[in-house]
Amino acid sequence: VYGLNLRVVLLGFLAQGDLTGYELKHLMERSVGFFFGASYGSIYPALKDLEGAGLVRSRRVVQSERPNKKVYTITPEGEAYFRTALSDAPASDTLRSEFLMHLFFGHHHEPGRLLELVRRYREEHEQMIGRLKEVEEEFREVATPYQMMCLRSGLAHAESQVTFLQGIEEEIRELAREDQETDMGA
Amino acid sequence: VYGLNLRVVLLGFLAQGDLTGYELKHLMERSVGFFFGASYGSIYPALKDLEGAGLVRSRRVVQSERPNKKVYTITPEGEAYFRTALSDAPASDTLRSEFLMHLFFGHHHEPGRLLELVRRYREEHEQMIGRLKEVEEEFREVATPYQMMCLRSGLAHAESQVTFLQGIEEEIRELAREDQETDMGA
DNA sequence: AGCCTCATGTAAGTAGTTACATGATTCC
DNA sequence: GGAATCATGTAACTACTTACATGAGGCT
Repeated sequence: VYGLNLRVVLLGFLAQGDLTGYELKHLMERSVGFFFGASYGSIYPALKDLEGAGLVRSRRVVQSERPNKKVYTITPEGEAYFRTALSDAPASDTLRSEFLMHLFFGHHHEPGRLLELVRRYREEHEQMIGRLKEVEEEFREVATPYQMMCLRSGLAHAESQVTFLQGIEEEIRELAREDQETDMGA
Repeated sequence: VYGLNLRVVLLGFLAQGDLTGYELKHLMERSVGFFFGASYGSIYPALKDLEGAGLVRSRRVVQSERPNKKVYTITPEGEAYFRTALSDAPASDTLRSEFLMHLFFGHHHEPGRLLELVRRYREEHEQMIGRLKEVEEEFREVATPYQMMCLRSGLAHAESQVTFLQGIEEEIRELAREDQETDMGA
């Protein structure tokens, strides 16, 4: 069993063309960042591992107006490994949401504070919609149809969450009103 | 800065009543499992840490027809710590989806294989809808309105994904048909 | 003068997971 | 007889993240 880890993902990107670690980070952030995060602290060691295993090769490119860079190329062994890794079934999604945990413990928050958290979370999703639409434009001509589907998946999620969050904002305001009436009646 | 980690979440559950590690695992799985996972291997050590820090106390309960158990109770210090931790802003959500990565690299898959992956992923979401509706029934009378909102968030997500996935299943079938025509023309 | 982008890397720390280890009782 | 549920815990491992370390060139 291989599993679809960061090394495999890097191979996948390198299968489309040569890239540096820095470019891989930027490309991943814009394209798959919302469902597969990676920092420099994981990308550079992963590339080193791949080179050690003979799945990629690197060459140093000297630049005069910018720092020198290290361009990675996938090897035939790397391509074979990538295809093998893709034949494994994907593991289940994992989501981690501290926001939902805050909502879950909502009765421990003051209504105003909770409402503020919901508003911020909704705004994050609205910004995500904006970013994904930008990226959609940016990649429209170069991306595969499958890559555009991934973007639309993120868009569908963000849009459904914005609608949901608008609903609960109203609901929380009503709960707060009820609480106040109860307090006055007591 | 404290952050909303597993220890804080366990304190939150214990704030509603005494529980064992085993019960906490089961309760978390059913209620917050889809956005905050936890295994025994993380829960038992976390409870030990909390007891060491004086935020919970435990007592051993001897049972005749079942293995003995260790029931945890939150202390006043634990309650104070929980409130402090909740006053921190939640960190951003993180999603990890190997499925979307497979979709992203869809052109490396055979159409039939990809379609099979999408179908399975859609079925997972359909099953999730079923489970969440069950849990909704189970907790309707005992949960807070905020806890029900979390369930509905999961439901909204799963339902929007099912709709999205039905759309792309059709799209992938069309792409496969086009590919075949191109092959025949060549 | 100071921040942003480009560019690569390491070290220490975080926060888990999976597999192992044990064992009684109940249900089929 | 065998699987599932109840029940607790540890050890080894995975896979990151954040902060650190360095440094040139361009933009305002």
